[in-house]
Amino acid sequence: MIRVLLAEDQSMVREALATLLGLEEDIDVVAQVARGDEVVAAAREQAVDVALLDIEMPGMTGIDAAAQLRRELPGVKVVIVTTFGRPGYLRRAMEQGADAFLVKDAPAAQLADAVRRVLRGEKVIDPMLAAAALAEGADPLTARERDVLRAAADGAVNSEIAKALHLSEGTVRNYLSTAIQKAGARNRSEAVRIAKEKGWL
Amino acid sequence: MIRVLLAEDQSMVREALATLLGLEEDIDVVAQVARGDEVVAAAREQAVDVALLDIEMPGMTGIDAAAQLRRELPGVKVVIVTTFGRPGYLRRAMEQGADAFLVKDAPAAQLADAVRRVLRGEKVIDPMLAAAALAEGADPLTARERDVLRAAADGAVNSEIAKALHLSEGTVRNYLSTAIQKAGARNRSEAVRIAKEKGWL
DNA sequence: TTCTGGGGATGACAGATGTCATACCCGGAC
DNA sequence: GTCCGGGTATGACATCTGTCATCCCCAGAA
Repeated sequence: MIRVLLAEDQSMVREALATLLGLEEDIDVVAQVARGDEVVAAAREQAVDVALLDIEMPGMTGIDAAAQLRRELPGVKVVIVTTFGRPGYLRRAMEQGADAFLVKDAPAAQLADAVRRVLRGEKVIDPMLAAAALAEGADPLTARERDVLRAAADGAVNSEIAKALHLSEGTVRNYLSTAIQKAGARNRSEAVRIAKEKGWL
Repeated sequence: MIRVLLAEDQSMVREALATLLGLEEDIDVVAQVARGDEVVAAAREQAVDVALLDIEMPGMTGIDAAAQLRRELPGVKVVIVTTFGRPGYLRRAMEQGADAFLVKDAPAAQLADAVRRVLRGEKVIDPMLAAAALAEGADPLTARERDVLRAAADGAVNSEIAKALHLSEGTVRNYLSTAIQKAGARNRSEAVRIAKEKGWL
């Protein structure tokens, strides 16, 4: 039996997916968690073979959880299952050592299929998404530009961003300006929207 | 057997929920659609008893689909199942004649339970959410303020909003200013974030 | 060693944004 | 018949934002 961990914050979705996987002859869902920061402990305790991780979760993102798993339990295969097929997410997930990347738009049958394939050592990626990620090129933002843009996304005003990041207000303006240009936007709001769409934040 | 329609755009989630419901002795999922604008036709064709509708769907929102169902097939019970427990969503859903409102955070068992209860004529609403909706009061935005804020959410600049809505630029500034104040925000970005959180957009 | 790129900062400037007062038109409530 | 709120508009004003030039420091690459 393949021992699977399922990390997803929406109970209804998590339990439904667990039921679906549980119907497979060779799969056993031995752990369910609702937070990213509970993944590693549960995976260790239950000696899981494969971890299915959502990206957007409280506590820690699925991508960070994947990185942590890679470090602490390198034998565990990682399948990212996410709502948003953003190229930036895919790129970061694969860099952190994920073995598969599925979007929830895909047919449910792909889930069990991906579990079996990663155990055989395969990488499973939607070809369309892989192409999009390659076509788009890497995230052009520097770490600080990303920090500033993320802070601006909440609607903070320049002086607040400056205080939060221990920068001068002028420096905040400079970073925002370059971020806006790199995103091809006309102001901060649009830059935030574009960056979110591409998975840069 | 209770005949159920399931409308949800993410295949994986939709099929998983359908499987879950299908395991119930008295429930039969006779129709699945991925778009809001296919709900009424499918409901009519399959003579469904209960429609489970996600809110965010391509084609038409689940709330609009609920209103359409109410008009054209008044016998069909409506259960809204959504990711976001935003008070504004709940309020609008109930105004459009929904019989139940569930968030995907809730345990999966509540889904089948809600289906049976709405058929007995009950309304099913999470008590916490109902309290939040009542405590918060109604959406304070006027129709035009909402239009302008929605346009601003995409990152459009004042002159573009003005052109898109056939207004003068000064008027756009006026509406945005009142919307910002009503939201208790300090600028348009924050106003957009708050309005989205509360389900005003 | 020199060059380059990132992090950080300042000052200046133009243009965008947010606020306020004021005004007109309309339809519905009283 | 008057009052009120929503929709629309203008002008004036203070700030905030976005851009640019220019500077310093530091680490790694060539």
